[in-house]
Amino acid sequence: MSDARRHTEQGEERKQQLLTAAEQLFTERGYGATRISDICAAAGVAKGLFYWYFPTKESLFAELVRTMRLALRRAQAAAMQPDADPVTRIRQGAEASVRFMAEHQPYFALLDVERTDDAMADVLKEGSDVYARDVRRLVAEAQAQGLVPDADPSFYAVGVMGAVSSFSHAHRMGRVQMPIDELAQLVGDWVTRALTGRAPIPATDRGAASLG
Amino acid sequence: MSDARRHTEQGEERKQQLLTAAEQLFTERGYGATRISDICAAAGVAKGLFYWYFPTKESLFAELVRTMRLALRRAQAAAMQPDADPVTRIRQGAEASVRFMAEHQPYFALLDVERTDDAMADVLKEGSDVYARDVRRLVAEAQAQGLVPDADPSFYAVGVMGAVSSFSHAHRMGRVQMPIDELAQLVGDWVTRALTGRAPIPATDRGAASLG
Amino acid sequence: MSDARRHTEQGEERKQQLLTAAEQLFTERGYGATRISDICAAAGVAKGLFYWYFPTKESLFAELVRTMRLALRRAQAAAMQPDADPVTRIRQGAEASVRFMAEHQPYFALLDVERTDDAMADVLKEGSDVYARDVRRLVAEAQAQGLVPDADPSFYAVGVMGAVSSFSHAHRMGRVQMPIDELAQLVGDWVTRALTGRAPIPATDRGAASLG
Amino acid sequence: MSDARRHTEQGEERKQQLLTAAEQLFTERGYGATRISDICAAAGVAKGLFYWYFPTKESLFAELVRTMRLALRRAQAAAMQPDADPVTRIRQGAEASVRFMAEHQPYFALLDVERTDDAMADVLKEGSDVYARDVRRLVAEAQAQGLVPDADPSFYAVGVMGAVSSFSHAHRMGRVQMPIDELAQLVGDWVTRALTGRAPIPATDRGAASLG
DNA sequence: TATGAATGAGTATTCATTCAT
DNA sequence: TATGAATGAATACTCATTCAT
Repeated sequence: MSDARRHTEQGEERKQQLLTAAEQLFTERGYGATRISDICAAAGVAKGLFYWYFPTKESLFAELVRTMRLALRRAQAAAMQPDADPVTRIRQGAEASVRFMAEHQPYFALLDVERTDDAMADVLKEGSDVYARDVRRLVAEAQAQGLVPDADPSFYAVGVMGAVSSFSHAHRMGRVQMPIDELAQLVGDWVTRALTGRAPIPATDRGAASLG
Repeated sequence: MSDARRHTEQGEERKQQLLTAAEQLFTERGYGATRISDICAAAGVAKGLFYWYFPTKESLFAELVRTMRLALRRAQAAAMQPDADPVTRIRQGAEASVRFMAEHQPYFALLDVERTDDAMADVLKEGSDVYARDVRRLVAEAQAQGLVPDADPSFYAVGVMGAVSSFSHAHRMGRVQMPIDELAQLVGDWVTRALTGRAPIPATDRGAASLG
Repeated sequence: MSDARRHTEQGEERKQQLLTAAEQLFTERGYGATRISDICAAAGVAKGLFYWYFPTKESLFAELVRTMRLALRRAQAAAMQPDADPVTRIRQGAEASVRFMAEHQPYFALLDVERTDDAMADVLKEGSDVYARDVRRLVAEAQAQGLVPDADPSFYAVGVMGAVSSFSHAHRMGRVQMPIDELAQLVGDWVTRALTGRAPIPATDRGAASLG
Repeated sequence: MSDARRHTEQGEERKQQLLTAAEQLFTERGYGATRISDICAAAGVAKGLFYWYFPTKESLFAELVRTMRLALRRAQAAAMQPDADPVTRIRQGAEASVRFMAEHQPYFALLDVERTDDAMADVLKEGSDVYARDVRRLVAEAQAQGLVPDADPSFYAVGVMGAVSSFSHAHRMGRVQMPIDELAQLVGDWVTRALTGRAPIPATDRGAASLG
């Protein structure tokens, strides 16, 4: 970011305060219904200061989204064991995603934003592509090994990601209520079955096996 | 609806013109970005007339949503054979939903609306409940027959509905590209496998069996 | 103007009210210092109505300027006798301009606006060109008759127009104080001498001559 | 100026940097459209520093204007030969002004500023008065000698100064294009003719005569 | 029914200026 | 001197909704 302002330590702190306040308010009231003045009031600073740290309201939103996405990618990457079979890796990624989304509910609630704005839509789209590509690649690998039916790998990638976000969203909304560990495992099972048509190996065994 | 205004024949036509124009514009630009004056301009009437037919902008939106939902329910109901086993019925409902959503893409694109607005959220939620209840009931039935793993039926209902909408959305966005019949069948397979952990019976056999 | 709104008679009246109020306020406080809300308040209408009649603040200004310019052109054209010699015609145009500007001081005070804005600058420039061309042509004609020294006609055109606006501006500002008739004649004399290097024929004689 | 801050050598340098940057930007974008932060950025200093050197934005502008005006006065004074006749002296002053303005175009472009602001108007007016007084005095002298028609000397002073600035402005804008020497002489001729109604003595002869 | 006019609350953004360090 | 941070007043423009005719 060549045009990013350099901030002092104190400045970075203020910026964080604004981001935190914004996240909170966006979550509670939604993006559109949150005024910049609200954010500043919540952060305890004057309205003008907002523009010292962010050029526009949208840019703050984008920063929030990018931060979160990066963390999600890290969580997914950390969960996927390099030497596991592709279906297992997909499962691991899916479970990690569900866990991450649950832990960061407020962040993800953010994304239920009207996609009208082109700039906004771009921000929201840009990041999912990396994960989508990974999943597609793993699906193809699994198909080569006869683990997943032959069909457009994109289809299965959409299925996996759609499942993760549907379940997470439902959990967030209270439509399914259960401990997060249970949810993650159920989603993992769901995805595995949907991909392979076979009941997955029970989690305990899996754990033992993959560590052995 | 007792409070619904009675309109002359010409009036109903005007109303339809407004609905059609709105559907088009909402789809193209989103709900928030479509002004009432745009709708009226597109329909070729003066702005004031809008309020003769709809009390608010939201109410027009609600009417659009309800109309569509009713039709979807009908399509689902028509597709689910009363005497089929519960998993098959779920599958039939899912396939019908995918088909319906594909045929009425614009309607469904509408639903990608900021969910923040409470009134809006209500409109959007109210309708999915009927189908959700049905699916939940069918899941429970299937679980009783040992076809689906034991877990909160709500979880599976969410899974089914999430799959339908994820795939439909991806199809709408061009992220999966295939003939609608193929898509519907793949989704049916996906849902069946996810629920039962078993590869579904090939479509041709199914067709023969269920008709026989 | 294809995109011009059609207004009812009452609408046109309102528009005029806004224009009048704006002219008044622009004159008193300047363009930049006049808020749209001031204009509306002065016209006794709600702020939003402004935008029913004008797309922007600038556009109202442009309309004001164009109106005035058209009138000035008419005054100039009416004053220049077709069969008079070129220098006389220039003089007649200059005198008419001075008179017109004096009568419409408020209008012309408007033009002392910061030229920063490109759009604004265009509006201000576009109109003077017609008159400039006319004057240039008359100068060339006069040069052909040996009445004006040989040099770039543009130079003399600038001189004439500059004189008119300098004297008018000074008069407006109170730096020269005299009856408008006297001012107009003095300017006419000034311009004539500057062009020809000859003392002009006294006004009374001129009148008689040109009519005879 | 008793209230002028004393600056170190480095301080004076900084101040000059700011003045130079401001002059440049004012010329390019106009006074209103130039932000203090722009000036500081162009000068490569932090925004806060501006106020170490200037109490307000306006004061910087005033300083710029005064500097220029002083130099102009000097140029005019140097050009006007004490023993020449009044019309010649006016002519000499006018020619010197044209030359000076051409050499310092950016400075003078500055003056096309919205005159609305009272404080600004004062700054702009205050200085022209000295020259105006001088010209007025010379005109009166010339009238006493029968060289210039009898009329309010202020009128002729306005005429002279208006001519200088109109031609300079037109030259700046590219509306008259010629070498500066030629322009200066033409303006001198124009003014002389306008004042006296007589073709001026050719320049070469004049030069010889006045020096003799 | 239908129109054009009218309303007015609501909000992102700018920028000169001040301040703490 | 010099910096980055902080302030807050000021304002054009939008748009759902209402109204007179």
